[in-house]
Amino acid sequence: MRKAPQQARSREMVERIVAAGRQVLVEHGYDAFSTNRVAAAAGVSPGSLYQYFPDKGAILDVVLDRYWAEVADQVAASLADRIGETGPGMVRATADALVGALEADPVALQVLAEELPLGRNRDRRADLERRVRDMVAIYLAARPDASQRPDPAVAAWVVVLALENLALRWVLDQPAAVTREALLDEVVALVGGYLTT
Amino acid sequence: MRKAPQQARSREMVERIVAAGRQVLVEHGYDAFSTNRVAAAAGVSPGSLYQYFPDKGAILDVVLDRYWAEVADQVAASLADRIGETGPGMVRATADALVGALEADPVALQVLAEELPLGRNRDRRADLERRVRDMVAIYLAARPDASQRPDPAVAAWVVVLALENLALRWVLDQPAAVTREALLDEVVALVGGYLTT
DNA sequence: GTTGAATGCGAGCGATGGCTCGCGTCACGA
DNA sequence: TCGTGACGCGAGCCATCGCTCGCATTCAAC
Repeated sequence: MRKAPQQARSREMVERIVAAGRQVLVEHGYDAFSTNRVAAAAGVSPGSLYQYFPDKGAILDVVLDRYWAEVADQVAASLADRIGETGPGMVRATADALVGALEADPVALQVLAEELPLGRNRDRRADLERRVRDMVAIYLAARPDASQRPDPAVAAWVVVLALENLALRWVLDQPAAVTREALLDEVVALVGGYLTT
Repeated sequence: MRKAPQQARSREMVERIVAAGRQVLVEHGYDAFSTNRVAAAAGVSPGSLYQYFPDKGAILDVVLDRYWAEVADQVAASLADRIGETGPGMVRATADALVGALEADPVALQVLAEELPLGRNRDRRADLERRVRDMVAIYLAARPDASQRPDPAVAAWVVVLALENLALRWVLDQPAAVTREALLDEVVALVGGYLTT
């Protein structure tokens, strides 16, 4: 951010710009995401926009940060709520939370995940993964099962990636052959089968 | 393609353009992928380029088609080679083939998969998935295990997506905690555990 | 050799869009 | 009330880039 907004009206403007950025993205796609368009949608002049954002990418960054933070928060909250719970229940709840978070605004997901270069989401998805993985690793390391096969760190990596991508692709592709409940069942079976092998 | 090249020299030119397209992409990234740059890299004038390609996207399409077809062919070949084989061996071989194909040109993968909008790869990855999924579904439907739990169609979807994304992310991220062998082991455990639950 | 089609060239058009700059307006402390 | 700095404006600069068009060159059939 080029300059910190000090007065209330400028803080509001920054908010309006970020909101407009997301709106343009969702309603008109990434191609329409030009600084002039975002400024217009925010009811602000291009010049004003550049008083607080160094460049176009900075606006996109804020939009993406907020989106993925929202998703990660929902999943982390669901996970934190069930610290003591049994394995399958936790897996199902986590998958449910993730799918729910992604379903909240499918159009936003479609634009952010499919029209944007994947690299733009990389760090933010990595954060989401790390947050979940850390909690999973703790759970795995603490399980009574002394065999510790597979290695907790590796297992957490596998489980989180599989879960994330299954949820993501299910929401994006809505495959007719797989209902929401079936997805959750299969994720539980997949993770459960893996960890008890 | 706007016009079919008839003489040998024009066919060579089309080849040079496609090769230059991939080269520019790999060496300078998607941002540098302009028609003028590709034409220059191919030693061809922009005007010539447009005699055979309707627009910039068409060049990219050919590059992507070839890349993913190559990957899909390698995986499909590996799968076809082991029609009769036992489950775990087939899973391991398939994962190995996919990882190998993706590892062949990691920089290309990085650019094509991370700098390009995901949507550009969508159909081609869907093809790869479908080809593998169909073979997996056949195998699953034929297994003696009468329970048929999980549903073969759903199971194939789950297995193929999990496998694909694990392989993709492993090649792209090269996580220090997971060696290549560990990846293959875990994939086998994941799929095996899932199908015998 | 001649001729017509296929090929190839490259300067540059037209549009887009990120970003700036000079000027007017508003908020707020004194 | 007044002055100063924060704020906001928007016309437009400027670089980029996709793409075209008129012309030169090469090929192949006769």
